[in-house]
Amino acid sequence: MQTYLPHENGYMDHQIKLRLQSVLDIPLWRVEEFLSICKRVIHQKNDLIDAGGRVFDQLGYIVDGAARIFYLNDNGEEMSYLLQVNGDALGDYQSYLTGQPSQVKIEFLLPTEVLYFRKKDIDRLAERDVFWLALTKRISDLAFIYCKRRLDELFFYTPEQRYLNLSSKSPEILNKIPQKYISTYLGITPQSLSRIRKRLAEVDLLT
Amino acid sequence: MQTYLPHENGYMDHQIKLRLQSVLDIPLWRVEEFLSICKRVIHQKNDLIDAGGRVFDQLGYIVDGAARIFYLNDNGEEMSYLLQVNGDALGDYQSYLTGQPSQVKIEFLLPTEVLYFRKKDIDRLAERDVFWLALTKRISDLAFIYCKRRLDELFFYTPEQRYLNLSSKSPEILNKIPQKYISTYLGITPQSLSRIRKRLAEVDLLT
DNA sequence: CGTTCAGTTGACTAAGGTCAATTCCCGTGG
DNA sequence: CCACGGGAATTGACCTTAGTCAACTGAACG
Repeated sequence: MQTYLPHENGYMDHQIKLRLQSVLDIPLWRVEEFLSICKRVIHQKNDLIDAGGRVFDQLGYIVDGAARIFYLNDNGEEMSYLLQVNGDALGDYQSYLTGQPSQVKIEFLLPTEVLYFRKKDIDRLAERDVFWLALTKRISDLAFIYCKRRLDELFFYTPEQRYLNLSSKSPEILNKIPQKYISTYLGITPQSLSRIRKRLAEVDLLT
Repeated sequence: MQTYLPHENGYMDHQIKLRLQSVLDIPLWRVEEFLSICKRVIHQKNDLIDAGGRVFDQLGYIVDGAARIFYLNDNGEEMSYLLQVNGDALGDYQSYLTGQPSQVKIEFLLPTEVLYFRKKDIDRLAERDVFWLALTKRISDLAFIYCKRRLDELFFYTPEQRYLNLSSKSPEILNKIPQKYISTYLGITPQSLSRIRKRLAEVDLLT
């Protein structure tokens, strides 16, 4: 259940262009050029994208909404790898880069508007104009930094501290996304998250 | 205690050039150009590099040897973030990219030969020739993929499984690097690693 | 030989996992 | 408007595993 909106249809308001300008750090006329390779999609709540072993050859940008990117572990359980909200990316950048098959699944947790572009399209732009090559490098830079931040979180902090960090840095995620998904994102079970919240609430009472 | 070797001194043998050609995936004459911005350093065992809050504006490539990249956690304990051996990279790519201060420390665990290049030098190359811009993108791609692999390891596997994965995928690390560093790399204490090894040995006996 | 430090082991604690029961919340249909 | 159903969240009881602190072993080196 998806609604496709051509980018030229007048719904693409100035706000979005300004946000892309800021996110990508490029001039407005370059944003127009970028949008020419983008497809705008409205996903309904509970929509599911399942890469199912195919190459994930496009990237998405969440204009508005929320989604979780998850995998099934060896035990068949869903592991929420990423919880993405407004301004975040969608996709499997490893598969995108390497052309290897992806097992990723994406579930939309709210009605969500996404801008997608395909690797081949931006690569074609990059071949013709260094500007776009530089942008693809910037995308890789951002992907690395985002990944490293998540790695640091898992490496240096306990589950409890990770929950506190998430609370303070991403209240939007706590508001939009059910606890059962937040728990596996933090690397724990829903029960453990519930107990951590209880512990923290008790400590709160004492202060 | 470091020994600096100019790259033109004849010690830079053909082997290294061939390896760089393969690692960077560039033609041999480009390797020559690349080497013109590289500095070759021999670190002694136990040498320490401490970024100490300065920007880490260079990247290293380990020709031969071993090093660990570590941080001090909030508790003042050393956390081995990366264990690097032949063919691996050295540095703090986040600091390199963003220009933000780095708290990273690097300890050499063996006499280690490293090729370094500075960000400003490769950026200058990249400004003049798209070829080198594409290479800097490739470096970011590789940094991302490397980071994601480590993240997956921490996210999906238990400490015991992580140890088994390391054993099978990187026996070189097990051979070169003391257990006390391997343990914090795996996200556990030296005692726990010792017990995991004991458990595994007992299981081995039964089979 | 001692010294030193890595590695191991023991005893105990803390925290998350597991399985099952219960409660809470919310939307739907009677 | 209320009762019911179903999934989310919580809680309880118990287990497993890692952390902690301290003691001990063993190998390397002078």
